[in-house]
Amino acid sequence: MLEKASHPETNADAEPINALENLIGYQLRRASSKLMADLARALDRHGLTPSDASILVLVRDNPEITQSEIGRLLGIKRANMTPLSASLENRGLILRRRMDGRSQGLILTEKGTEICAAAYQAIVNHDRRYFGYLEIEERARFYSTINRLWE
Amino acid sequence: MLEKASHPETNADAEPINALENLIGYQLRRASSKLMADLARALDRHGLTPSDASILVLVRDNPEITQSEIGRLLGIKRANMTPLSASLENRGLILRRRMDGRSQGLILTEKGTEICAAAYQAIVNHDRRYFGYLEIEERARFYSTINRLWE
DNA sequence: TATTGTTATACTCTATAACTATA
DNA sequence: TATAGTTATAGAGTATAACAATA
Repeated sequence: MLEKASHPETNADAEPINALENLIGYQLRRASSKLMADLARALDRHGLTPSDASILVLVRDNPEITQSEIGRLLGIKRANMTPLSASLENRGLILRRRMDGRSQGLILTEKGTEICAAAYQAIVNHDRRYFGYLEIEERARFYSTINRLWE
Repeated sequence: MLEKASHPETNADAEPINALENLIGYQLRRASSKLMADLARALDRHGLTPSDASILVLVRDNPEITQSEIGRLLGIKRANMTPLSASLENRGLILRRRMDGRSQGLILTEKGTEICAAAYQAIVNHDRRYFGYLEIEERARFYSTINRLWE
């Protein structure tokens, strides 16, 4: 009988069986949460959460974009966008510019532009660190398999 | 000028630019959250969360496994396992069996065995629905690319 | 009527610290 | 000393409902 020293007094297997490990969806989820934790750590060095950074990049590329539009693109509810943009504004990273009576367009401040550049670089580095080793062809295949999940 | 009708009065692009979409990590995260939401919906029909179902499957295949061990396998902290197993016990799906003074092994009740079977089937169906169309070779390649993220 | 932004609120997940009892 | 289980607690993230102002 092969048994690990950890629980020799029980009849538990040396290595527990995890039937879910054979499922792609399960592996995908675990991979995603590992990646997210690592990205969060990298962005934390710039004082940002992944949400913060995603918002900054969207504002950078789409000046005067509204909160609602950002929420729609990132899957964040309007109600939850309010404290996020307030926090970015309080830290001097974005400005709110009145567009019409009900909308306000967001733009990056100078400081926001700097931090966004650093954060974007961190995100790209992170992606390269995990997927940069892939051959172009394999990378394209992987990307397309993921994208087909929306069809 | 091609512009969508949504914001014709601003200089916003018809389709906002999202630089993150080019990154594999970003796509992976979005895919994972879509999959999780869908799986949660499927399991909710059996009165289970994804965590509930994962625990049941682990208990099914590893009778008398401890809470701590389950937590280690699923990435759930010991402190957060307590209410999860209590809830499963209160619903009559698992039993706690004293192993030694400090450990208690978990086993499925008859009801737990039934619900676990249904839940496992739902999980497998879910995986098949999203990834079943993949050729065996493509499936293996995708699986291996995900798994290499831990090296 | 529909949309933007806001407030209040609640629920889930996750994280840490501290405690007990046992090994 | 290390481990199993527990409690309390705090912080994200996410969800809904309701409201005012505006389109």
